[in-house]
Amino acid sequence: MNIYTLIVEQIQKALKKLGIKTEEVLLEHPNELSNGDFSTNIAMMCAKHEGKNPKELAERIVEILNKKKTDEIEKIEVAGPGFINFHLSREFFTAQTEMIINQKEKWGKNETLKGKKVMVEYTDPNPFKEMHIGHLMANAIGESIARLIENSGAETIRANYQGDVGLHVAKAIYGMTELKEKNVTVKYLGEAYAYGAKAYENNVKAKETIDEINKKVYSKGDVVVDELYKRGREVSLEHFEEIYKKLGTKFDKYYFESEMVGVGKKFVEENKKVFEESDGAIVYRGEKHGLHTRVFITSEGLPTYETKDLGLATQKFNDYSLDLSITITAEEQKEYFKVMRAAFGEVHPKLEKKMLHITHGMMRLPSGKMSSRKGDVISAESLLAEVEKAVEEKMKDRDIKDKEAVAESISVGGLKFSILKQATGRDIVFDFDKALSFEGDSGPYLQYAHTRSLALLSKGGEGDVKDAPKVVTELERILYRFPEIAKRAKVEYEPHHVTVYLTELASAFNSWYANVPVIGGKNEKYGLALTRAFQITMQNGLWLLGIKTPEHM
RNA sequence: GCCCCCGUAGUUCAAUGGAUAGAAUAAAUCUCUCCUAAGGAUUAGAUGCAGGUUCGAUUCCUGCCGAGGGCACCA
Repeated sequence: MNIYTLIVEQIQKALKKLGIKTEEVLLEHPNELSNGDFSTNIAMMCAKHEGKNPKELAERIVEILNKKKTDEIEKIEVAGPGFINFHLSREFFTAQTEMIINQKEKWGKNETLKGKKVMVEYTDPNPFKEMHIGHLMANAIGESIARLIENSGAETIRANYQGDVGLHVAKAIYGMTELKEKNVTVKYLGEAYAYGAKAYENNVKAKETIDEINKKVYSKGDVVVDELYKRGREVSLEHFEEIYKKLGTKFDKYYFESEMVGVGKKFVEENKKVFEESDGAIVYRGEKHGLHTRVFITSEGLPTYETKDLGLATQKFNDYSLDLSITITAEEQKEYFKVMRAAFGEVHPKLEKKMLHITHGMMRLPSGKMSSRKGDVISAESLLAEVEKAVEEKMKDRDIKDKEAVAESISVGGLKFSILKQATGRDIVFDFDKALSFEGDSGPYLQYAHTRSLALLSKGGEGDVKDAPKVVTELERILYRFPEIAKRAKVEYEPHHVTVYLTELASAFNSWYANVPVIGGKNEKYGLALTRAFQITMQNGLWLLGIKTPEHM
């Protein structure tokens, strides 16, 4: 039995003895460690109905609890307006340290999703266009959520839905026909897209041509367009693979918009009663669900994103018997998704309940929103390169193995940390200087603490828990909370709980490290065991964030 | 106009209805003959406004102010 349920049970028994009807007993960790390791407000909750003074009631509960106090609990006391605080004992923490060391990579895992099949779709870049930092954000969040789910025992399928048809493709192909470059590179595709996008806005004739190309991409009847399309798509996708590799994501399933056209159209055609015709287009009236109307098939007969997404939803559930299908996109798609989902739900009400849309905020610059029109959209590649350059600069005087690989781990980790340190839904103000400084709360801060622990272990060897000192350290009082943090982050789909926790943990380790000598210290053996427990927790925690742990830095 | 999201130190972010609202950064001051100073220690600094619910509100409700996103053939 874990410590949480043990304490709750004891409290419930005490309440019963006092003849108080037990409501749900909840424990929390006091913000202030001096207030103990667990705390309950049950006396304050019950005092109301019982017509008693909360503090006196708390004292009576504590009196009973003290009679049957177990080894895990050091002391129980009443504090503040009527909190009951539990301080855990040396025995408890020593046992935890030992358990962490024994569990190794299993430490922090749970089985709350055992036997479930969950798909997480994220990143979703568009071939023919550059991946920008918005995609980086979706990737970091999606990868971490996928890992949190995997950590809970579910079979996790990482999916990526890439927009290989649509107006942006037509614009790029138009650019290619005008620029006529033989050697198709990513850079060239970017230029071609920019050329086409500009022409689409400024030149009526070009706009007509591009709209024509758009239709040809769908119908696949034009040899020239098909050839350019095939080549451009291939180059784009290869380039994306390089970025995924760098970021540490391995997708299990790729979906493409072009493949969803047929499935989506079929959905609309077979469920005509769900939709209606309006001004030559086929629309769905979201108003019946408090939403808004959206076009699914244009008056030109082309399926919109909405229809393709219906196809995607259908396809996902056909391909896998999913218990949960998560889609991660930017916030701007939130309202749209509700409408698409409502339409899907009219046909598949049960499947619709298994869909979950998680939105992340926008990446902003301190100067304001990024826009492609102003040309201040930062590409994923250039950002990664820039951060890596800064890391290498910082490392230039250091003599370590695999410098390049380490620099990559640090830069990617730093970037991911800055995305995952705050709640998912919120915008991120991306400040280059701050992102590159890597001081204080940052990816390298965590990685650095981890490499220090590894260095200690390689020097001092493995320790032993038998040697534990009387005094419990702050580090120990934070360490054992890791599994509940991982669980909470999974339940809330919020990786930032892990980030915040690890920062606190690293801070406790660094502080301990700076103030007590481990090797040659009074309790060297236990110190080394504790160092190992920290190392395991930090490694497993960083894994949940998709951040690598270099051995040296 | 309607619908969603948000408003916390100078700045960037935390806080399952709880205790003295935490960090980081910028500022000031210490700290490497001692296990990696990308570190550690100390000091100063915040809940947009007005009500309500509650023993207790940054958190829930209402109104106002401010910022962002969405609202028909783009994705």
